[in-house]
Amino acid sequence: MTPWIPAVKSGALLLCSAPLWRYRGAVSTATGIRQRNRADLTAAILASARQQLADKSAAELSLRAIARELGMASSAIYRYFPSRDALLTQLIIDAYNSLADHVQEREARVPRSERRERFRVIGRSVRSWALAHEHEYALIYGTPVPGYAAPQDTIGPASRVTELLLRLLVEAEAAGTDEGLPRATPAEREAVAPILAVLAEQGATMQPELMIRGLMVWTLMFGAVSFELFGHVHKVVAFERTEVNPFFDAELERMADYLGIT
Amino acid sequence: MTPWIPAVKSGALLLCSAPLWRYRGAVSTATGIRQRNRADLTAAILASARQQLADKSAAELSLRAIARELGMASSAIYRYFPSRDALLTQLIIDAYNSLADHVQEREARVPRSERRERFRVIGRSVRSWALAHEHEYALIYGTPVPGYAAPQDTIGPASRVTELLLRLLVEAEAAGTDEGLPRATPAEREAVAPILAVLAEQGATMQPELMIRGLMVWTLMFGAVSFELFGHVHKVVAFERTEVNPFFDAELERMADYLGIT
DNA sequence: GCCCTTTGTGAGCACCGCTCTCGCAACCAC
DNA sequence: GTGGTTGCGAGAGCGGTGCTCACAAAGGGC
Repeated sequence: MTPWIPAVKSGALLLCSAPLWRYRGAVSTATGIRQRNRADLTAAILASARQQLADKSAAELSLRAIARELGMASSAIYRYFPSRDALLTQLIIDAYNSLADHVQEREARVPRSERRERFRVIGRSVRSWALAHEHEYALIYGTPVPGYAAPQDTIGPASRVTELLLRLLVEAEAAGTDEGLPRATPAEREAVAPILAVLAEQGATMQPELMIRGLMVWTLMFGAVSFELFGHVHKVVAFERTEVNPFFDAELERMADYLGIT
Repeated sequence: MTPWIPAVKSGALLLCSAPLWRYRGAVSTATGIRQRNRADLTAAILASARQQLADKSAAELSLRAIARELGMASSAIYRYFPSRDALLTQLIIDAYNSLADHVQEREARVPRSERRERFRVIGRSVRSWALAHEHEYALIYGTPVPGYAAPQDTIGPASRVTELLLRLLVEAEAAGTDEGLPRATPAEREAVAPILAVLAEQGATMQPELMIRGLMVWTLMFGAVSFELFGHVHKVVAFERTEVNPFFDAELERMADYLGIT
């Protein structure tokens, strides 16, 4: 199970201050052996589920198959997760955290001052994680699970990568000598008001035009990965699903240019 | 059922020359009443399925529910579609065509010379269709259905909107006085070689840099719609899922600028 | 009218998520 | 230690799913 890395939490930029809640099954006051067994089995269930996701899609993930693999009755799973959706929710949270850990760890290795390289690394890390965890990526960036709205608990982990990008963008603006950005119209400034308000709460500011561009780049980054993974660029672009994708790299360079990241 | 509009087929730009195959159930030599009944029932099944998609997701779509609504045995459906996946495939093809019809019809109403408005209309039409057919959009631009690769038959209808964009881009380049585009690197030119080759087969050319930008805009356009529909911009941008989305419009303007569409 | 093809039926298989009861084991208070 | 409480696993069972198959009825060419 991927642990939450609190590094981000201490940063100045926090899009979401939701508690770092983890699902623990029914509320339990158990102690000692029982508590340990409970934690172990919960982890084992999640591990088995994640293993199933390696070659099956989320839709095919089966509680009964997990129970079979763990040698327990299917009904026993319900002592740990009240429903299949709850298990899926935890898998979603873990996937967001796994992605964020992966990206964060790689980005942290780049010197702070090399902002353009940090941007490249973020983009490539997102893509490489997605390729290595296809179904987990689909779980979080594909079609939302049937009738269920993403619980509050997912939005914290979900915004970790976004925060990384946002922080980089704030730094780039602060360091940038490029003041040539056009001014956004009043309607456009109003459209990005919510996110700018969140930023302001953290004591940061950004010119609306740059925020609009940042959101576009954020969207494009994940859109490009999704298009590649979901097969929409088949026969359009070379090097699909390869370790290095020159087209994706080409997109990253242009995104960095568009944001004025030097 | 949405008929295929042959207008695109006669155009110079055709990304895909796949036959306009439609699923017709088991191969049938029936004539007269039987043939008519067969066509009617096939259409009724698809209509019922599409109706189910109005408030259920593709994962929840049930053959038995369709059979119930049509007052027939569930096993009878298999006389028309060999499997649930086959039905889904036809729904995917129909969805692509429905989207393309919608976009194409609206774009056609704009004078040819007003290229920037044509671009805006294409983008807004994609978004409005997606909002009105949420689950059908998820069917084609969300997570691919479990273990199945999109059949050849889907890629023709799938590329219709892309062709619209591509044609617009070719026209814009031909009319453009803006020669300020930087030159793509050799690696980048190689990355977009496949799509440029397809273009060349149709007797058209485009500078690689513009093609790269075109693919980026294409990706961003659908990425933005997906992000909005799948709930990733919650609390980030105002006017989510409203008839008019000023932020999406802002993105469209910047995309048009980026492509040099005037 | 004959015969072959096409079509609908209903039973049935193997799976699914989920509920409920029941018995056992672990824990806590005394 | 003893007894009561709580947590937990097993198993049966419910209603649902996609899909198969043998069989009967209807359609259409000859």
